Amino acid sequence: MTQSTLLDTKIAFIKGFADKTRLQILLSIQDQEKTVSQIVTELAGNQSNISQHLACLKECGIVTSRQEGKFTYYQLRNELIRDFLVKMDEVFVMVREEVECCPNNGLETAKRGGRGDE
Amino acid sequence: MTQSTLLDTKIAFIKGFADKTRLQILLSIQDQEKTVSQIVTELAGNQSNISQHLACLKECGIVTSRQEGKFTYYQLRNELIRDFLVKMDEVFVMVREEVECCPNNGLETAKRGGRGDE
DNA sequence: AAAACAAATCAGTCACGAGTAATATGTACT
DNA sequence: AGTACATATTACTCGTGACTGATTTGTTTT
Repeated sequence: MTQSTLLDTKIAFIKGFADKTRLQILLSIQDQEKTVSQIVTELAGNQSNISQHLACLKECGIVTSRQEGKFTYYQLRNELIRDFLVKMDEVFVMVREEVECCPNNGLETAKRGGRGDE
Repeated sequence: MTQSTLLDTKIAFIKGFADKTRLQILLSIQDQEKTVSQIVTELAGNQSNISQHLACLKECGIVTSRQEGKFTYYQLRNELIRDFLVKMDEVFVMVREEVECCPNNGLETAKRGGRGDE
């Protein structure tokens, strides 16, 4: 199936969001475009490292860049990405609440000893 | 500072979706709960492997499970997760379209002069 | 009880991806 | 031209996570 390749691409896309440094970058540029050095300073990170992550985010289609003078500005690709980040946050928070609230529901069934229902 | 731990948890959550096997599992149980062996058969996968991925998905709070006799049924935790999967797909498809449509916008700025492949 | 099946866990291998330092490319300014 | 700065790229190390086979736990049935 050509589906397989499409799935791979989709995974690559999702993986773009699934790294701490990359997510920090995305949060950093969520509201306004920034230069690489701005991001590096803000995250107190390694220039090479940030640059590579930005390249990754660009490949994934999550961000775009434009050059102005000797600076390169990175920004979220579009509103969809911004919405998605928000949605991701919402889902995470609510799931987290639910998990914390009822730890026996689902989470603990796997562990030995503590049994839940039935 | 506690933010840091929260961010880690969030990353763990997102990583739940960022693996081919796990995403296939999620697609498989998107509409109805299934047993481990059903999923193993459907994905033509390894029982141990699938089982570990299911444990991972459960830890992330993405799925829940219930036991019935000697079977364990897995399902998406709630509608939020289902919505999120749909949203994820939408965003992916539209971003992909945009990238394919205007390859010069963003993606290729990094490359020198010529086109990449694909 | 033992056998049969479902699922989880353990122990090990292996590849990939994140991080770092050094270097290269590119752009502006004098 | 040459210098200074911004960013990209290379080469490398290292930990993590995905996969596999074997074993264990748990459930049902005879």
